[in-house]
Amino acid sequence: MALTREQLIDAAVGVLSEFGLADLSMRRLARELDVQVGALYWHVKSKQELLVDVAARLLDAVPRPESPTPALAPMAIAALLRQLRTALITVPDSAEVMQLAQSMRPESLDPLGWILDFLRIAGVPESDATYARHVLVNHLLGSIGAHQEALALAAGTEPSESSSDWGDEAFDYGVRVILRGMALEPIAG
Amino acid sequence: MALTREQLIDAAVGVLSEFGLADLSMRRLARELDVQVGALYWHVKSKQELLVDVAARLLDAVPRPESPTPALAPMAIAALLRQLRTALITVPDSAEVMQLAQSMRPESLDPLGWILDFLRIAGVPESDATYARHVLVNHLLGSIGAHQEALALAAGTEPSESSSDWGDEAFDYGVRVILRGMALEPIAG
DNA sequence: ACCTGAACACCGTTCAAGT
DNA sequence: ACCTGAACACCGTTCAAGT
Repeated sequence: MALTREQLIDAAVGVLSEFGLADLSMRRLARELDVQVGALYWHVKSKQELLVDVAARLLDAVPRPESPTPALAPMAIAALLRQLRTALITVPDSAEVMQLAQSMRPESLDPLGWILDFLRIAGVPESDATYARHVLVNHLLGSIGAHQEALALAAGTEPSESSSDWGDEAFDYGVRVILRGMALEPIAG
Repeated sequence: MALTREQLIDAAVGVLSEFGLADLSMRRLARELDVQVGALYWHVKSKQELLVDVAARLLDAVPRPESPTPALAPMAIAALLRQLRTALITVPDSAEVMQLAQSMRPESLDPLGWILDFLRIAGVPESDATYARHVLVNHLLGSIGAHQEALALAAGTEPSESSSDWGDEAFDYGVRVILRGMALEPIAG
């Protein structure tokens, strides 16, 4: 039975999740799927295009939240960011993949657009909203990247378990700071 | 006359600045320096190690500022971030290289440590200071990365000149938001 | 429509051997 | 001390030709 694009994306997500971006090569995917390398290029135009689809797939785990009221919007933003972090934090190099996708085809990453929607609902002036979204997304991807690179280095050393909560705390601190700086105070801590 | 490590770093900075990370290969550097590839590995342990030195070299353009008074510290932080941005924004893929260096050998990036110093001077509680530094550095590198990827894509399209000021404005907005969120108000806008 | 086989033009790293 | 020559084990992409 013929290979499908979906199977190719699945395989790519699998290799990324288990082994990271360095091991995610077209040749390896071909081996995994029992086809020749060239076959993959009938289903995707390039490796980059495949990675954009991988990024979108990673965010499928995040369901669209109900539209919040203005008063609840700051909390909804914080909650959405937490969910995005949870979806990405366990996948090695996910921050890098997301960055690529965001620059190549941002419209394929719906959940990042919801942040913009919620900022508007919260009352952030239209002129600031896109900037504000960038600050939040930079923080999201930056923290994930730093956390994962720390893990990667720690893998060489002894596995000092404490590395997981450090990232959580740092991430939440940043979200609180940024929202406060926009004069958006989440109601619940 | 023998090749030196400094010459190797210089050549790497040159290729990065002119052609970007994708063209920065050990083999290309060897060609540029008129030696065989293997020769490079007498001067550096790996390409990664070389990139860490490249990152440090990029920050050499940023001089250590005078230690500010507490009242002036927020402004000093904002000024330092602007200088860092200026040093990196013209070098393609500099954000990626900095991220690597930061995870592999953060102590080689002195200017990023100064941010922490100034945050303490400004009165940020010791428990928050490292988190705060991360938020600012994530914003710095995130904005640079986004700006450069936008440029790289625009290179394929028509060169719509307006892309340069967009990044500036977005960056400054983010810095203001973050400092405000930490209750640090810069005195001058 | 979907895939194979084979090629093209590359990579980073290692290492015996040379000077 | 510093470098060459050559190899090892890879890459992404293209494309005529097959079914």
